[in-house]
Amino acid sequence: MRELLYLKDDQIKDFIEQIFYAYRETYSDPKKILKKYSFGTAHHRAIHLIERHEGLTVSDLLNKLKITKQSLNRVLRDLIKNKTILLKRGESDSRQRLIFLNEKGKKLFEEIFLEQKKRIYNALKNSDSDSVIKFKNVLKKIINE
Amino acid sequence: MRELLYLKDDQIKDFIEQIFYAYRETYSDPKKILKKYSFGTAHHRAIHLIERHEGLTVSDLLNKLKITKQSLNRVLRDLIKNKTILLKRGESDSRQRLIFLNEKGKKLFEEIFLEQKKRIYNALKNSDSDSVIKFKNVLKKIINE
DNA sequence: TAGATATGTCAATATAACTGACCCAAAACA
DNA sequence: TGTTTTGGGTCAGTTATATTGACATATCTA
Repeated sequence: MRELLYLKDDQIKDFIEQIFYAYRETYSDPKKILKKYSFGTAHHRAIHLIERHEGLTVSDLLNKLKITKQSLNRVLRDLIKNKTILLKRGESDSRQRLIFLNEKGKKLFEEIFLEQKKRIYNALKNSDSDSVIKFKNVLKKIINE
Repeated sequence: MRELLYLKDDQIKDFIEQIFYAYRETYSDPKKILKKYSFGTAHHRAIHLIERHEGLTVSDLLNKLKITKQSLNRVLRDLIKNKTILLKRGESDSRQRLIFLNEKGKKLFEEIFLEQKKRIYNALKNSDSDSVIKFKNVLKKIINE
């Protein structure tokens, strides 16, 4: 069987390059806003995941970020000091800390998201729904290898 | 007009999360290989772009990476010292330095790419060609905002 | 020839990650 | 019940990658 065109190395190399650009641009957009709060992209990623998965545990967050707990701890300390997030003891397991955005954190998230949203929104707006579905499916396959 | 489902905020937030995972995983895969050569992801990105755009100038590379020339210089110095790349003076403009992979660099690139390719290859293999085309188009729109 | 451009470099600093060694409290297990 | 494991926190030191700002040099262009 002939090698399929879309499995050619050049196509794959292009995707590797494009995924880099897509990530970089998507996470660059809100940097000015973050700087106002003396936060960086590390804080942004944590805030984003907490908003998407309210009440997740520290170890849930570690598994999503795939960084060490020492690294995460710096970020969480900053976010707690700034009153962006709060931790609650787990009910069934009181060793756990469940992480939530508080009011200030929700507002900050909205401010960041408004800025970051534009790029994705415009890209999807100019695509049909079938493209968006297929984009999502391929992206998912890349993540789950 | 009703807001289209695929333009809903939750969908956009999901994409922002997934783009992060896709980037991180794609660039994590070859880290063990890079470490053998005492290189990191910064070197990897440079090598990748040089392979894709042989003979590009330092300023071309800066524009693609969007880092400062001081940052890039550390990386290029390492790559030159290691004999992974070589610089040639520009013919029409001898101020320019055109960047090429030499034999060692090409072999290193292949070793890195072989590792990194798997993830993308498997994702595309399990997708039909229409999905791949549409994935590419949406990705391009995200990059070009 | 004067100014702009392409590149290189020194020095200091910031950000985000790492390794390794511990600690405590609570849960799970034997 | 006592022991081990788990979830979380912390100290200290280091590494990787980026930044800002100031200059230096050679070459191109008007």
